[in-house]
Amino acid sequence: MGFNEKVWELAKKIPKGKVTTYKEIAFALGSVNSSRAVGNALNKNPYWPSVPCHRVVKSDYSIGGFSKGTEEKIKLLEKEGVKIKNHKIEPSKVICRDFFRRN
DNA sequence: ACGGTGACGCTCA
DNA sequence: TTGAGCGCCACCG
Repeated sequence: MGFNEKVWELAKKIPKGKVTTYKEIAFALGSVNSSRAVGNALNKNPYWPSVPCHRVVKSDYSIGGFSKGTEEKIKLLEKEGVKIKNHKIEPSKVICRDFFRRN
């Protein structure tokens, strides 16, 4: 199982209404500085929508990218109950690396 | 093997 | 506080 597949596995575990960051996923995989590679993996995610990659945002709480466009990503998140103001998500909705360790 | 690419993150001005 | 600059890392030709 390669790095990309591990990323997709973790992303699958993010509950509806919650989000995480590229950085937290990198931490959970034990490769602290690979947040950029995590973004790459999600960009190429072939399992949409089974892998909810729209629930992954940047560590500064801004939206980050999305293959179908940032606006679409925002729509999906708000539809799931994550409020966004000034293109920033609510920090309280972010689950951290420990969540993945225990799951 | 090697260099280019990108849905990132941190630092410093 | 905001943005440019630079480092990072897996993947692919």
